Amino acid sequence: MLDLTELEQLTAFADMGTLSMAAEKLHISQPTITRTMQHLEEVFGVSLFVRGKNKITLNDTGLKAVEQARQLLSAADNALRTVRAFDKSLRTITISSCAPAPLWYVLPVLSSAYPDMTIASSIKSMPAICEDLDSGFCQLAILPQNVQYEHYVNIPFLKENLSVCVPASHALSERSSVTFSELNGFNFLLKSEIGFWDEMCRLQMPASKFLVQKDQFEFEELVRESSLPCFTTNLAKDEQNLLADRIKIPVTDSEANVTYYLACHSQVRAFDSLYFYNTCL
Amino acid sequence: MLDLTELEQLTAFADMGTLSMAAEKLHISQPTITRTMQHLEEVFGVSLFVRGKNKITLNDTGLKAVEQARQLLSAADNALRTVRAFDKSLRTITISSCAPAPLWYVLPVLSSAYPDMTIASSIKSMPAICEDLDSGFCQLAILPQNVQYEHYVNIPFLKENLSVCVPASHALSERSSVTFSELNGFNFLLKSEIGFWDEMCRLQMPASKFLVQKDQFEFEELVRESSLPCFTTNLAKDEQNLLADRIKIPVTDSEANVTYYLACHSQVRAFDSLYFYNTCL
DNA sequence: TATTATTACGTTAGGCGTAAAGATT
DNA sequence: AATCTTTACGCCTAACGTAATAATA
Repeated sequence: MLDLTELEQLTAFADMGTLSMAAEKLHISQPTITRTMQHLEEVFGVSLFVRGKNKITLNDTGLKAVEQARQLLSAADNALRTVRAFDKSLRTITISSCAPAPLWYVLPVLSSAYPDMTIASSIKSMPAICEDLDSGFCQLAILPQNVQYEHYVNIPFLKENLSVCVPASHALSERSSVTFSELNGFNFLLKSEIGFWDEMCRLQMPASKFLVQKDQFEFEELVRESSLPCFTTNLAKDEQNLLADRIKIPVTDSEANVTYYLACHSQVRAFDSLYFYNTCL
Repeated sequence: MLDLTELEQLTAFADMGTLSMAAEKLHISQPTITRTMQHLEEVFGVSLFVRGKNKITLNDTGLKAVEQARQLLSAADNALRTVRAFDKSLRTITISSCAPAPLWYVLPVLSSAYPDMTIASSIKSMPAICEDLDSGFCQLAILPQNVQYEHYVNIPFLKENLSVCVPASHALSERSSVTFSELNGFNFLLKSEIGFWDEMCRLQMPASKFLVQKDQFEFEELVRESSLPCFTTNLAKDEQNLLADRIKIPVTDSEANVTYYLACHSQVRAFDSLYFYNTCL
């Protein structure tokens, strides 16, 4: 039977060129390598080297053996990582969401319901989320529409309604509601990492420019110190009362009033979805 | 680092269901298996079993590990066989021929030129021979026509001329030559394992039937005791003087007078081809 | 009672490193 | 002289089997 540590010594020799350097690389003695190479020839049952008086080289068969050894070592490494990843996946609930707001509700519920599980969440584009569901990378997905997938449970969850926030001095400040087409052309302050909202804004208001702020503090400072309109939703928590001085005007387009859906593998975590449905609402 | 013998014990356990039976299967003691399973969990860094007081079972991760172990073990086995096969291929000259006659000339020359090499020859269909050349399965091919392959040396070798052998009483016995179309409709005795000749006869004489004899003795007996026509060529050696009583009439079709070509990888064994060219002719 | 897993324990084989030898540049 | 491979030698670990333990069906 092949021994992977022996194969590792073989590839080290192939990499280094001499037994001594291979030994040094692997922090073992030269005689050990010599013995291992002899033993490998026994195991393979073929000659792998051409031996000079104080020089040893791989022959053609040896090169073939090195090639096989490399493949086998990488396969072994893969096997190890595969099993570890699988084990971790059993102790991890992974959630892919199209937007941050639903996570604010889902994550606390999940982590208290599964205190010994790792909860991993990330915000992704919708195609990526669908792929995560398909591949099984995530067990739970949050989508802004009812994507009818076979074999997936898909139930409505939260509703999020977009409003634009303008200073009192703004042209639209007297309006009780607006549409995207009326907003199109204005420039807006936008936070980064808002999921599908970013893409939707660019789609619905192609004539507008969006000043995306990655840093929360800088974003808030700009909201305070500029008259540029920004957005909020019914789910946003404005603890700083940042938007106290601004007028909030609901956007009436259907695209601005989304219903989030929880999607998950049928059966497996369907009860979770129902649980959220009851707990969060 | 994973140890393949440990993985083998793991799969044995998965196959057998209990550690004791796995130990029995592998001819080792139960404590060894117990220790190995514990060690495997250390190496993988994950739990692989659910343990009762006197019962142990694979958990989900364990099943995954078994799956990986099986793949790895078979990969290791493949690696071993690949290297051995490669080594053997270095000590073997493999020849694929479309007909037996050229081999009678090539094989003795080859084995005396390479006394320490194994000479392996087989008679195959032409597509199979071309595939053997492409895949490198054979180093030397003998084809009945000049197949122009890139990167292959291809030189003319022997000529073989077909004659039909009929008893003196036969309708054609006075002819000095015949064509396939004249022979078409007669039934013939044929030896098996004559390579492309078999297929060619059926192609050129579709109205004929061929009584193919696998056994040499039975074939000879039928030639002697029947008046059915058979075939011979200029290369055939009739040591028994089997055909002494028969009239040999050359077949004039170009398909019945073939030139064999030696094909091989350019450079590698081109000199062999030239050697045959000079030695055999 | 028979079977199974695990722990304890003693033995031994084999693997490793040090040292030395032989050989090449 | 320096480098490299291989052999010789001695130590010591670590792997194995036997025996014992505990628990189950």
